[in-house]
Amino acid sequence: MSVDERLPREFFARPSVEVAPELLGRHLSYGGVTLRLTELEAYAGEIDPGSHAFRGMTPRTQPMFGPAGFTYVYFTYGHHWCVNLVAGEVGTAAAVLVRAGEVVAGHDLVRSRRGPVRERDWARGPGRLGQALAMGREQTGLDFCRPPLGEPIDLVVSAGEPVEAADVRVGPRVGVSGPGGDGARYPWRFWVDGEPSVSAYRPGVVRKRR
DNA sequence: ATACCGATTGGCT
DNA sequence: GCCAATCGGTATC
Repeated sequence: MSVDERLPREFFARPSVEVAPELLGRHLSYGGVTLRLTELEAYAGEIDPGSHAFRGMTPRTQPMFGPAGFTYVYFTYGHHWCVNLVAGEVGTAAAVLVRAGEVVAGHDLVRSRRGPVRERDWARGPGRLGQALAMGREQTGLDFCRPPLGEPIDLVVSAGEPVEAADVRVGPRVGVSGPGGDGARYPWRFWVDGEPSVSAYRPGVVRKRR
């Protein structure tokens, strides 16, 4: 497989927990910017209290139940757009949250969007990453597995350089606890050891079941 | 119709 | 380390 070959839909049509770690080191390109992915988190449906889809399908979470290979972009805390890559089979809620990356192309674009912050902070955290890529509401439902259309706005996830297993780190997801704190028990956060672009860990807040 | 909350970030102590 | 900002989604009445 050549380095820039697009990952096929079959790659994503598996449980998000399998897909997420294998995305480390891969390239995500959109609108003239390319990131080397350094941090991802897996989210699932019914069994995962930390998932938006835990309580079933809603208009917002519908993409998570759909076919793999499409984006699910959500808005949070009144400010931030976070990018997910939908995984799994149709009818199952599964997605991979893209939490951080290293900019490998499109430096000028990202610099203009992120302002005077250190380069390692350009896409360090899901909100910053969304800003670096200029992705928002309009970018939900993009098909990143279809044949390339040749448009510069096309979203591509390509092979890049998969990370050695010894360099993959695993731990609890950031800011997630879910009802009773159960969301934190899943070690579904994956990152590249020693990468400065990986976001800081913050524990989730325990919530009561409603 | 209304109230509550968040898969975060940046600024201040 | 702590906390306000800010608003769409979701649940509840």
